[in-house]
Amino acid sequence: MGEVRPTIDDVARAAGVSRSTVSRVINDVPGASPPVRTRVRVAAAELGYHPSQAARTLASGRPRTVDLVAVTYDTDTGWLGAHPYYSRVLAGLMPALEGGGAQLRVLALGAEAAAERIDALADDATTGMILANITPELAARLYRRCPRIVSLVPTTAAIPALEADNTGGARTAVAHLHALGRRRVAAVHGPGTNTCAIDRRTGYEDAVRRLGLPAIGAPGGFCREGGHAAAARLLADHPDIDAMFVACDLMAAGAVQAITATGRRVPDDVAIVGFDDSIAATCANPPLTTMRLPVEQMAAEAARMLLDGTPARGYRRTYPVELVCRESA
Amino acid sequence: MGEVRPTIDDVARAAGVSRSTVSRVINDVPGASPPVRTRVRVAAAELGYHPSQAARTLASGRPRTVDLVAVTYDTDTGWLGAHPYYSRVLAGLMPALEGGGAQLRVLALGAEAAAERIDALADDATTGMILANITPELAARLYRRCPRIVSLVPTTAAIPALEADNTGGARTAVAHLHALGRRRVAAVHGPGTNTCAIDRRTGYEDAVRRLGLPAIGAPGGFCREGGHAAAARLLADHPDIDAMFVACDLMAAGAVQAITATGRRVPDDVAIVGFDDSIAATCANPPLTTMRLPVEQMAAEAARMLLDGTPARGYRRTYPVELVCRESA
DNA sequence: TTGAAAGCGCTAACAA
DNA sequence: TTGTTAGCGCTTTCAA
Repeated sequence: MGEVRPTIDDVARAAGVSRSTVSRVINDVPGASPPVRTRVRVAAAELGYHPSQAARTLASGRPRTVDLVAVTYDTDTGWLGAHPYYSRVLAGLMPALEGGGAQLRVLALGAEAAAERIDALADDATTGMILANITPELAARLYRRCPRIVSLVPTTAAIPALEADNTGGARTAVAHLHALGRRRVAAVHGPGTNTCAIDRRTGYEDAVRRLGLPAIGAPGGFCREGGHAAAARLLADHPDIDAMFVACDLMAAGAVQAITATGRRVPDDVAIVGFDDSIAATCANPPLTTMRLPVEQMAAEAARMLLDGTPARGYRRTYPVELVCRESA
Repeated sequence: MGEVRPTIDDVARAAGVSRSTVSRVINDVPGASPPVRTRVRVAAAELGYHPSQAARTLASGRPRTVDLVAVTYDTDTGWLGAHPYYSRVLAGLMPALEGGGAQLRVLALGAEAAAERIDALADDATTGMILANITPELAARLYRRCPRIVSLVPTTAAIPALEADNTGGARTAVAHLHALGRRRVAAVHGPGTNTCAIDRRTGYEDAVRRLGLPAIGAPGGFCREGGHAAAARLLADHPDIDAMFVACDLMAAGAVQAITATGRRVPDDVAIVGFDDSIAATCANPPLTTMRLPVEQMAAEAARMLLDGTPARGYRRTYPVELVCRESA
C-alpha cells in the first residue's frame, strides 16, 4: 500500500513543471497555458493527488473552515441531540459550504466553560463563526476578539445577524387563532435567557393586547417535557382555554400530548400553533400548524457571508416567518 | 485592534526561552523545568497565545480531526435535517472528541457524487472517519484507501464496526407485541439498501415465523411520509392488524398518524413499537414504545477508537438494543 | 506564461 | 533541561 500521499512536488515532477504552476492550476488562477493545465491535471489525477488542507491554510493564512458555535445552557437537555433546530441549521450549512469549498467544524460549548473557552475560540477562529443559541453577552465577548461572525439569533446591535421575524411570527400565529374564532389564546413561552423566546413572547403579548384578549402564559423551557407540563398547568388553571400559541414545536408536541391526555381534542377543543417547523411538528399527532423559520436559508446565507469576507458591523437581515397550516389549528 | 495573532516565537521571546521549550510546555510533554513551565504559561496567557491548528497538523503529520461521513441517498429527504438519528450521533461525538482535544468535521456526501468524492476523502483523511448510513460498497472503497475508519452500521467483514443488535431488537419488539396478546403483527420496513433496515426486517420475519404469526410488511423508506403511507396501505389491505413493528421512529410517528386517522386508537386497537428512540418517538402522540439504540455511546466509542489509533481490521462490537416502554404498546 | 525562493507556525529529531 | 535545525506541503511574491 502506498501509504505516502503525493505532494504538490510529486505532481510538478510528473508533469514536468514547477510547483507554482501546479498550484496555479489546482487553484484555478490565471497564469498557466491550457496545454500545461491539462498536463498538470492528468498528472494530479494519475497520482491521486489531493492538496493538504493544513498546508494550504498555513501558507495562505486564510482557512476555509466555518465554525458552528452552539451553546448548551441546559446540560441535561443535551445539545444538537435534543433540539431539532440544529438539524436544520446543519442541513442548510452543508450545501452552502461545499459550494464554497469549505468545511464545517462543529463547536459545542457548555454553558459553564463557555466564557473561558470563548476567548480561545476567537483566536482559533477560522473563516468565521456562525452563532446559534448564544446569549448577547457571550456573543459580544466573542465579537470583540473576532469580527468574522454572523449570528442566527438576535444579540446586540453591532453583531452581524440574520434574524427571523420572531415577533411578527408570533403575532401572525395569534391572529390566525383569532381568525379561527378562538378567544382564550394561552401561550407557552421559551426561556427568558433566549432572545428568540423573548421576541416571540413580545409578539404574543402584543397581539393579544391589541385583540383585546387576555394574556395567559406559562414557561416551557423550549423542551417537550416543559411544553407538556406548561400545557397541563394552563389547562388546569384555565379550563376554558380554546387555543395555545407555543413558542417552539418541541414544546408544542408535548402540549398536544398533554391536551389530548385531558380528553380534549386538537384542534376541535384546543387549537395549537407551534413555532420553527422542525421535525417535531410533523411527528406530532395531529401534525402541527406552525410558524416556519427559513432556517436552512438563513444558515446558508450566513455561510456565504463568511466565505465572502468579514460581515459589516451592524449588518442585519430579517427573514419572514410563515404560517404553515397542518392539522392542529 | 491587534489583528496579528501571536505565534509560538512571540511567546518564546516573551518568556526568554526557545521555541521548542514553548512547544514542550503547551503540549505537556516532559523536558521543561517547573519554573520555566510557569514562565511560559504566563507569557502565553498574557499574549493571548493559541497554537495554530493548521501549523500543528502540518508539522506533526497527524491531525486531530475526526470526520463524520454521512451519505444522503434520498436527495429530497435532506440530510441531518431529516433524520433525528444524526442528532444523536453528533450528541455522542462532541463530548468524546472534546475530551480528546479533537475536532469534528462533518462531511455530507450526496449519493450521486459519493463514489467520486470518496477517493478524495480517503486521501484527505484525518484522524479517522466515522461512517454513518453508508452502503457496504462505498465503505469498502473507502476502507481500501484509508484504514482509519469505524462504521456505525453493518458493512463488510473487514471494516471495523460498532453495530447495534438490529436483528435482536426487532425480535424483542415482536416478542413484546406477542406478549401483549397481539397476533396480527405487521411491519413497516426501511429501505432495502440500508443494512440496518435489512437486519431489522430479518429479525421481524424471524420472530413472526417462530411465533407462527403471518408476516405482513410494507416498505416505508425510513421517512415519516413513507411510514404514514405504509401503515395506511397495510390497514386497508389487512383490516385485522392489531400491531405494527415499524423499523424507525420517524416512520412510526407517521404510522401513528395514519392509524388514528382511520379512527383506530393506539395502542388499544393497534399497538406500535418503533425503533431508534429518536426525538420522533417522544414527539409522537401517544409517545412511542420503541427499541432504543445506544447511539451516543456508539458514536463516542467510535471517536475514542479513532483517537487511540487505527482500529483493527475486522474489529466488531455489538451493542444491545433495549425496549423502552412508553404508551404506544 | 513560467519558475525560484521565501516563508506560513509549528513539531521533532538531534545537539549541547 | 534546553536550544538548534530541519522540514511538514503549500501559497505567494518576485524575476525571468
